[in-house]
Parts: sequence; structure tokens; C-alpha cells
Amino acid sequence: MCSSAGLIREATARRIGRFPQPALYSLSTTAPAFPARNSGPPMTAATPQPTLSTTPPTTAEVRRQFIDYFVRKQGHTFVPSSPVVPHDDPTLLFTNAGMNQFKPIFLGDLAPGDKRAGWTRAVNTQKCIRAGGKHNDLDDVGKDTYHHTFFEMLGNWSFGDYFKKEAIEWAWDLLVNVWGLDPGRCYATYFGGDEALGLDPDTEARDLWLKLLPESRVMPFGVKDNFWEMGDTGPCGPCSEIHYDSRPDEERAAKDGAALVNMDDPDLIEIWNLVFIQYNRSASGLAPLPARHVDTGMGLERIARVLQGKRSNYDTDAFTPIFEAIRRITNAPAYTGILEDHKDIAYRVVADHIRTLVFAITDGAVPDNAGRGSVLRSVLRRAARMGRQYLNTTEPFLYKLVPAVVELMGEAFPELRKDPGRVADVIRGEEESFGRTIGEGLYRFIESVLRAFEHTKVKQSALPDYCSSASVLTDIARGSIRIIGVDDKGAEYPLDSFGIDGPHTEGYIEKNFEHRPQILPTDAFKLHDTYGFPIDLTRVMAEERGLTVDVEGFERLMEEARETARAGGKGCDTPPALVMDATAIGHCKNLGVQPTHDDAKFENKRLMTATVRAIWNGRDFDENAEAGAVNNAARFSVILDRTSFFAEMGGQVGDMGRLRVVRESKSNARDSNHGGEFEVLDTRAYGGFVTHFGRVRKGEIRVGDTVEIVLDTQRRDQIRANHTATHLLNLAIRDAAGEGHDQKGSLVAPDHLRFDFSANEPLNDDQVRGIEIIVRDAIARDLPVYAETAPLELAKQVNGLRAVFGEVYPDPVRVVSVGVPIADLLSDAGSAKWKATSVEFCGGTHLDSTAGAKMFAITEETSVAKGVRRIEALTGDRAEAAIQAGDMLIDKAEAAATLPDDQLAEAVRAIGAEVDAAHVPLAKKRDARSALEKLGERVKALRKQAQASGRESSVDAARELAAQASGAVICGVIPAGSDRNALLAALDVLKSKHAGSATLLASPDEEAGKVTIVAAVPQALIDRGLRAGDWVREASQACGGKGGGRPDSAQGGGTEPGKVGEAIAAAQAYAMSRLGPG
RNA sequence: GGGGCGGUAGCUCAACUGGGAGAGCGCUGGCUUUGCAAGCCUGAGGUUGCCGGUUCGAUCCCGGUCCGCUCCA
Repeated sequence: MCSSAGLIREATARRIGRFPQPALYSLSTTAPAFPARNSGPPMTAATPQPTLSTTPPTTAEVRRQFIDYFVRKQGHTFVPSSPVVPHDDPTLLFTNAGMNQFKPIFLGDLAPGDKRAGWTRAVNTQKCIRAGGKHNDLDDVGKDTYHHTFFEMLGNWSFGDYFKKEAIEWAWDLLVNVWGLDPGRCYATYFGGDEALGLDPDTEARDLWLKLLPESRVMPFGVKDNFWEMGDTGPCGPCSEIHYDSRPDEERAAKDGAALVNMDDPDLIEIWNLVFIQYNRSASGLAPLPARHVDTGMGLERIARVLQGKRSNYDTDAFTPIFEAIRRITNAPAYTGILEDHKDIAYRVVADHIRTLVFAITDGAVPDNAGRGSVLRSVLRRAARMGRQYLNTTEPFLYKLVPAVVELMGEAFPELRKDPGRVADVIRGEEESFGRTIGEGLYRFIESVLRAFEHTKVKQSALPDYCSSASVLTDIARGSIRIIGVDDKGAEYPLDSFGIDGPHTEGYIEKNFEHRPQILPTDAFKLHDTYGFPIDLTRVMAEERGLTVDVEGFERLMEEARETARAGGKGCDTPPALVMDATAIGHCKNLGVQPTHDDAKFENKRLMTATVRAIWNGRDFDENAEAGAVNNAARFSVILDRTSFFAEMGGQVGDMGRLRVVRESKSNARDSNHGGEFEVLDTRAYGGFVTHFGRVRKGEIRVGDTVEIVLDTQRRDQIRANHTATHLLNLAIRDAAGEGHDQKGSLVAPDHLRFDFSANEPLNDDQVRGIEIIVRDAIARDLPVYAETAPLELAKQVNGLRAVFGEVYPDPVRVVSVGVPIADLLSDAGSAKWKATSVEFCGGTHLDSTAGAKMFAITEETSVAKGVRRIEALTGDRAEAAIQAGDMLIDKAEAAATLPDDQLAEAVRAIGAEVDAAHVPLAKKRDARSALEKLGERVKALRKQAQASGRESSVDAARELAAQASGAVICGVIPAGSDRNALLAALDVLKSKHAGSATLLASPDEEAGKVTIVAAVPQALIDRGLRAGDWVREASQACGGKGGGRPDSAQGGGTEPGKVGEAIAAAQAYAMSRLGPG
């Protein structure tokens, strides 16, 4: 398949050759073969031309000249590039072709009133990213001259207007007459037809080209290269490409360029693809389209390279200023343009990736761990790693390149100039966190490499004759590998050793090992799972060392991890609501049940009546459900014709309450069934059916029964308060902590609320306090809460609207605002004053006015994932109670200061535990902790003092003992409590005074019911048979304990302080028995 | 919400199978030097995140908890 997006294709050839410049500004003294002004179709004669210059155009000029050509000369509308992050197309990771934004036109998918409906001709330059997803050039960037993750696609478009003739002639005119390309180096391809698919050759395009080029340079190709399809169905058609041969004359003379077209030759490249959309493919086959379209694409970097006579896209001025910035910032040696050079690869990768990052982040993407975020993170980490490894950087540096990109491209893409500081901040934050994990990760990576070598057999042929086998030994500390040969008798011979970053080329591995070492899947997974090394980074780093990675094994582990993650999510204490899958929903529809009317949910009324339509038991639909004999354990989901209950939605938990049967469907019902009552534990919605999940408490509930719906209004009120508070919180975070804190999720429960938002660092105390103050202030001002539906497009315009990125909203959408009526907002949507107003798209339940929340308190501020923080908060009585409890804790902590020394340590510990467990406002918790911390200092000083005095007294006792004692064996009791260190200090005293003696000291601790024993034996006595370990064991056993240690030094202890005397006696006796009476 | 990893001196990290918590950098003081850089010597600095358990003995093993990182949802 081929498309306008197909300009940049895989190529493996690596050839460096002199790249000739186009004739017009060739440095050659010979006259151009085709004088540009005199050739070409006559239709150009009367049209104005861009100024021809004798110096090559800059990339910016090429861009402008292309657009000018189609705008001025051919009456096209200039359509600015769509964002590189397609927020409205979830099927697409990034915008990857010029046609993305025109897709609805081709598909006839335009909403009424869409301005695009009026377009017939368009021209643009589209920002494209090809990383992740179907089109992924990430792996090729840096290794060759023309792959990019970010590039610009120049294109002109006809929507049911002109077709092949104009498209071909204008392309030729621009290339040859305006830009002065040498026609002798151009080739055109066209679709040669495919009988199997019933497609005719595109003779129309062929004939048009034959007017411009000799037959030898107009070449047919098959479906793969020259037939474009958007997907399995939909618009499609043949395409026609222009290729340019940039080889030197002598090479061209030696080999006909025609043989290189579409052969991935780096010097004979496709520069422009013209797609002619003329068919529509449906299940029944191919049909001609009523309106035929043209979609062309030309890679800007590529055409600039050709026009500037460069061998590589990276040698054009689209990249050289970025290279210069990299050199300046990293202080690395200058770029030399060598394909295999690691430093030059790093230059190319960094320059390419920083463009991708700046554009993607500007357009609203953020590096994180899901979807396009994870692709961005991986791009950033590759660039960061390249810098670390080959450009001598250790600090974050990518963010410093942002100004260079903005400077270079801000003119063409003004959005870059909007907030480059934010872009740089995002990149820097990500670089910093990567820096933190990469250090540890690199160590693990080296370990993994070594392990891979250990699992690889040495080739028999690499061994000397006298060795029959070999083993591979590795040294993690040095990162080195040794090959040890073993002969028949088991003798070992060191054969070779090398470091993993040393000169162990692929050839070396091939020669010495049976196969390339492979990073174990468990290692690759650990690197990914624990150290955040993307698998492709592991792979690249492994490949650089001649290793492979078991990617399939890795994927398997990933899948397992996903399984456990999913399985772990289940098994919560409350039984999960009965899920209705697509089959069940279909079944329900077949029963004739209509989707539930739930408009009444907004009314907050306690009572209403409804009719039971279906009862779902998780597998089937029942006619009735009865109270069970045992504990009413069975769970059902009741579907009504209408309801006032809110189903769980957007983080707001489902309502609870009761369904009371007020009129039974069976007229002949027996009394025992009368008064059936159903307890609703949760409410969910599946495919428009609201299910009331719960159990039958009493009697029976039956399809057809009329029930009274009893809403737990107290609970609902708490949810309302928490939901409105969540909106206020959302706004307050922005006010107190700045932009860039976008909602990532929320939970609105009756007892608390939780709000996840993007943030690069934790909120500080002041910010948390500020947020609390703002929300409390809004509550105190008793602002009315408004909720109304409005047209989506209009509502989106409201300045300061807090919508969730990527969320799909219905049209019309329900808007909830605080303090300002919806009509006011919509009438002056763009006004800056709404920035300070809470406006959200929200289908949930809310207070009538903010005073209903009464109070607000933040209890937690934590991290949930990289770049995402979570705030948990309370409202109403719960908030009040938490504040009171917090104040009490602070009082308690402060009061502890007056405690006597001997009680202080225990009090600090106990209050500390209480503070940890307390559910109190964060600020209060911090205050209590800091009060405790001060006391902790005092506790520390006291403990140190006690230790020092303990050591002192036991050292004194030891001196006394040393003065009296003599002989080869010294045993004694030292009063040191159970302070082992004090006892050891005493032992040191004896050792220094009686260096030749074996010494054993014991200390009883009546209070703790313990005896501590230490012993030291000099080498001379060890030789005579007294080992400290055995000695201590003997002594310990005499007082109910155990012990052990080395021959020269050992420790032990017992549990019977009263038997210290026995222990000493036993020690004496044992030592004597070993050493003899001498 | 679930999984993995980590938390040791101001910083970066060691500590084998459970047996007296160390190194480098930084810091104190001294020596050397005209001075600086540096070098040499010396010293201070630790509740091994917190709580509990096992053990004669826990940085190490077990359970819990807090914090951080990371992956999945």
C-alpha cells in the first residue's frame, strides 16, 4: 500500500556518495542540461514565479514557495496544519499524514455547517509524527539520512475539483520551472494495474507523464507501490510518484537510474506522491466515486535536501541549527555527518526527537505511561540516553533545546511560541525523573547482559585443543566477562576476558559463541516493570553490544502481568454489580424492554413510582426474585421503565435506596408475597439500561410490578456536596498551583472525594492550604450552582472550561457552572473573566448552592502514578469532625512537651502512630508531625546520653575487672543491662589490658529478663582449642539461651538473668577443659 | 485499584549465610604551602523510614504501615 504518507520508507542501504546539486545553482561550471526557464509546459508562461535565486532556498523558503505556488497561482486555500495530537480521532496515535484532517471530506462525513464542506482546493504543510502505531519510524531514526519521527508533509488537495492532468502538470511545473530541478534526473511511476484485483492500469497518468518525460523514465508499478487505500473499505485509487536521482554523473552513467526506482536507494528517492482518489471500495467491490479527489504529499525535509544539494536531510538548515544548539549545550564534538558514528547518530536522534517532543507537547500531549504518552516518553528517553552515552551529558539537556526549535519553526507554526516555557518544564521534569531511574537501571542492565552471556555457550571451535569445554564467568562489579576453558581432567584455563562495553563486536561474538547472547525475558521485563526502561530502549542498548532480546518472552510476561493486575482488581469486599455485556443488552432489547428514562435523577426527589421491566441475575433474565432463605444472599439487578437513581458515571458512585412493591402484577397474588422490598446497593447503566443492583429483603419482586423508588436522599446529598466540591477543587487547583494541572480522574463517593490530576511535582504545603482556602471561600459565599444543556460547539468556546482531554462529550452537552448562569457564559464565551469560574461538562448530581457543602478539608495529597497526583478530601460534617480531630492531635503533641524525660520517648512514639492513622486534614497532620519532630530531637539526645553513660559505667566496671584479673581466661559480670555495645566496649578494655587472655563477659538485665554475653579469644588460644563461638554457646546454655559467632569473637545471650553466676561458672569450666589447667 | 522495586551519615552508595553499620564526596580541626589548587593526618555526623513478630542476637528473615520510583488497569 502506498499513500501520500508513504514518502518516508524503510531503507537499509548505507552509502555515502557525493550528492550532486540541482542544475540551477550547481557549482559546476558547465551549463545546466535543461535551462529551467525555457523548458516545461507552456501553461506556466503567463503566471508569476517566485524569485529565482542563485543560492539554494532555505527550508522555510521551500515551505513558503510551495504554499505560495498553490495559493497564488492555482487558487488553493491555505489550511493550517492540524494539531499533531489528534484529540478527536482515538484511532490515531499521532497525525501521521497530511490527509488526516481531510479524512471526513473524503468520507463524506462532514457535520452540517462544517466550513470544510465548501473547500474545493487546499494546500498545507502538515506536522506529522510517525512513532508508535502502524507507521513507526522510531527504530530507523539516526541510522540513515532521511527517517524522522517528526516531519512536515507538503500537500495540495482537490476535493472533487481538478484531477490527474492538473495535479501532474503543476507538480512538474513547481519542481522543474520554479525550483529548477534537473528533469533528466526525474522518474515518474504510475499504477500498472492488477488483474487479480480487477484493477486497470492508470493509462491516463502514464500518458500525461509521457508528455513530460521519455518513456524510459515513466515506469509502472503494482498495488504495493502505486495503489492507495485508506483502509479495507472506503475511498481509494492509483497514485503516481516522482522520484529523483541524485547520484553523481559517473554513477548515473555506470548504472541506469531506472533500475533503482522503488529499490530503497538512499540517493534515488521518492520526493512527491500524487494520489488520485477515484474509487470507493465496499463489501460488494470497487465502484467509481462521483467526486474524484487529489491528495498529494511531499516531505519538506526531503525536497529541501534535494534543493539544497545535500546528501542527507540532516545536512539541511532544517536540522543544522538544532545540531549547533546541541553542540553548544552539550559541549560535544561537532557533528560530522558520518552514518555509523555513535556521536553523529546521537546528534540525529536528539535533533529529530526534540522536534517531535516540542510539537507533541505544544499540541497537548504529555509523556506518561499510556497510549501516546508512553510513545512520547519512550522518544524522550531514547534521546536522553543518547545524550548521556554519546554526547557527554549527565544533566538534563533536552529541555534546553526547546528555544532552538521554537526559533527555527515558530514562524511557520506560531503555536510553538505560545508557551515554550511549559514545554521545556514538561521535558525537564521527565528528563530528571528518567535520570533518577536510569542510574539504577543501567546497573541492572549490565547485570542482564552478563547473565545473557552466562547463558550462552562458547563455540567448540573457539577453544584450544586441550580444552574440552568452557564456562563463562562474569563479574558484576567490573562488568567483565571471562571465558574459562576446562580440560578433560577438570583443570581450568583462563582463555579470554572482556568488558561488555569493550571491543566485542558482532564478529567477536560470532566467532566465540554458539549464538548471540539474548537478554532473558525476565530481565527485560524487570527493566521495564521496575526501572521504567522501555523495551525498545533495552533492545537498542542490547543490540549495540551485539546481543538480542527475547521480545516475545517479554510480551508474554507483560500479558501475565496484565492478567494479575486485572485479577487483583476483583475480589473486593462488596460484591461487584452484575455486569451486563453486549449479549445481555441485546437479550434485554429482544425482551422488548426499552432503555430506562432517568431524567428524574436530576430532581433529587425521595420518592417516585415505576414499573419493573426486567430482572437480571448475572446469567439470565428472571420473571421474579424472592427473598432467600439464607441471609438474602442472592444478588439481582432490577431494570425499571424509569428511575430517579443516578447510575455510576464519571467517577460519581451509583445511588442506593430501596424499591418497594406497591402494586403486584399478579392479581391472584398470595399474601405472602405482599410488600416485596428490594434493597438497592449500587446503580449502574449498561447500554441505556439502568440496573438497580441489590437483593430482595422481603417477599418478592416481579416483572410488571409497580414499585415505589425510595432514594437514600441523605447519601445522595453527601454525593451532591462532594461532587460540587470536586468542581470547586478542580478550579482551585488551577488557581493555587497554576496551569498544567489537568483532571485525570475523580471519585465522588458519599463519604469522601478523590481527585487525580496531572502534576510534575507534589503540591507544597502552601498550595494545599491555598486550595482549601479557595474552596472554603466558595462555600462561604453560597454561590448558586447552575446546570443546563448547551450545544457542544458553543459550550466548548467558554474560556476556562475544564474538560477532560480526550473525553468524548455528547451534543448537546450538560454544562455545570458555579456562580454564573449558563446563559451568561454562552453569551460571552470568550471572555477572560470566566477563567475564575468553575465550568465543567458534567452529567452528575450537584448542590443547588455551594453552602450545602458546609466545610471542606483536604486529607491526603499523594502520588498515584508518574505525573499524576491525588487529592482526597471531605465535606460537611465529616470535614468538620476531621478538623476537630486534627486540632486535638496537635494539642496532644504540643502537650507532650511537658512530660518528664522518662515518659517522653513512649509518648512521642504513641502519638506518632496516632497521627499516622488519623483521618484529619493534611495541614493539621503536618503541624502535629512537626511538633512531634521537635520532641523527637529531645528523645534522641536523651537516648544518646543514656547510651554514653551506660557505656561509661560498663567501661569503668571493665577497668576494675581488668585490674584484678589475670591468667589466660577471664570471665566476669559487667552491669551493662542489655546494651550489647556497652558490653563490647567493656570487652575492648579487657582486650587491651590482657591481650593474651580469652575474655568472656556477661551482663544480666533483670527488667528485660535477658542475659547478654560476649567473648573474645586471641589467636594463640584458638590454636589451643578454645573457640569463642563454642565458648559463648556453653555459657548461654547455662542461662537458658543460645549464641554463636566466629572463633575469635562471638555473642550470645540467655533468658534467665538469675543464672548469670552459673553461666560464668560454666564458661570457666569449659575454658579450663579446653585449655587444660596450664 | 493491583503488581514489582527501593528507603542505611548532609549527598552517592556498600555491608557475604543474621554475629561490633562502612567507603567516596562534603563538613570540623590540624599539618604541608608565600598563597591557591592539591596532598597528608584527624574529628564530628546513624532510631539502617516507622510499628510489630521470629531469634541469644535483625540493616538482613516475616507481617503491617508510611514515603518514593515504576509498570499495569
